[in-house]
Amino acid sequence: MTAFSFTLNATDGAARAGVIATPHGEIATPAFMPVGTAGTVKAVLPEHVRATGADIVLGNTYHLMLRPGAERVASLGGLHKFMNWPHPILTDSGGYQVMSLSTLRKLTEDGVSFQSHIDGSAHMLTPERSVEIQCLLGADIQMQLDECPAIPIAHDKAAESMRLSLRWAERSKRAFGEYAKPGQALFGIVQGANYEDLRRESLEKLMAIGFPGYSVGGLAVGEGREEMFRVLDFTTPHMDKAKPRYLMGVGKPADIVGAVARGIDMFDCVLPTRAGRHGQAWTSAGALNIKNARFADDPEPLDAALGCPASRDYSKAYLHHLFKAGEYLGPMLLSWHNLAYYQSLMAGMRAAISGGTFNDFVARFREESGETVV
RNA sequence: GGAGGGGUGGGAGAGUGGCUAAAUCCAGCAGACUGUAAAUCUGCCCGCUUCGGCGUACGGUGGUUCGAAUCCACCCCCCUCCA
Repeated sequence: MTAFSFTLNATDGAARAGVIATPHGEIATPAFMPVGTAGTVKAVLPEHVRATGADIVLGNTYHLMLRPGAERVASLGGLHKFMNWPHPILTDSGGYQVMSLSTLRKLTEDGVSFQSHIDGSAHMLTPERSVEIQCLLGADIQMQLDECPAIPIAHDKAAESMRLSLRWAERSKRAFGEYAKPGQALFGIVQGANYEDLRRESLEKLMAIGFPGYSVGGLAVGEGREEMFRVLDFTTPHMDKAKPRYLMGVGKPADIVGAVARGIDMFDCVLPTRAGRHGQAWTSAGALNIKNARFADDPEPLDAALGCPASRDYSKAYLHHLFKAGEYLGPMLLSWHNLAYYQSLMAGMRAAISGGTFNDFVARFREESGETVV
């Protein structure tokens, strides 16, 4: 069984390139991890996800515990086998659902009680139960249960929330020691909203507890790109250089490029798949909405240079038609394409960091995409 | 020829005196989506507009009324049944 490890191979400014080893394989960083909440990267076959260059996908504790149930997945051989993804899997703890399902949950020191959004049944998620579920699923990388408050939030509320997440971090680590199999890893999550003192306190105490990787949570929750980068600017320089740094839930291509420039190694985001299902595609020439009337007669593919079948073998006119006709294939192809674009972006950054040309990469990205990278 | 029913905004289809530039759905045109309650949601959708309004509008014409898509008369067109 391969032990969890992180090897830093190259740096260029604050940007880093490396490799994470897990029991189910290696992850080249900076990495983008497609989100497969309910045991599927929505509308994309696992082999296609893999072919885009993804080394790892996400699963979700809250969603999988409700349906089909963690014990059931375990008895069927674990999540890797269940979803036909033999490569690394990272699971979120359910912490995000503390925010996104805030109308359906109650927060206490012990944990979070949810009313299921599916059938209304009552469920309790404690730091211990969340880790137990993630171990039952067999996740290679697991997340502590945390509270992910939206920004803006008052300083005292943010401090209180962050300290609750810290106490949960300790309990999560203790439970992980009880349930985990060799090679699995549990990450701590830095909170503190957009307050420098709180982010520093959160980080120092997490590092004192000691984790094999650290996440930056509670960003991309309403604060805007500039503010998010400002928080990273006073957070990442103090993070353990020997450990992977994971910016949770981010983001748009320009967010990711800017965060890599600030020393982040791992990302996940629903955008390439969700927006893909809704008609938005990212290409090297920027973002577009395939539903727009201007594509009705466009014979060009989305981005032939990517080499992904979805990006190369179908005209924008055809994709436009599929969306206007409400055909399933439209969302499938656009999700697939977006994942390919994201992975191409990550591969480009890894190569640039290794070659010492990351600044040139950023300049080219800015010019081609028309995006602002602060 | 006789009897009955009906003509509303791109389509379907509510509305039967003022609360109606006219419900709702579809189509159309845009936008949003960031550790997924999302194949979802939002806005626009007669013309002009300084976004407060102004103009025109419910088959046609005329009328009743303070006021008509709504009531009356005639005309045009469509559907069903009977001869």
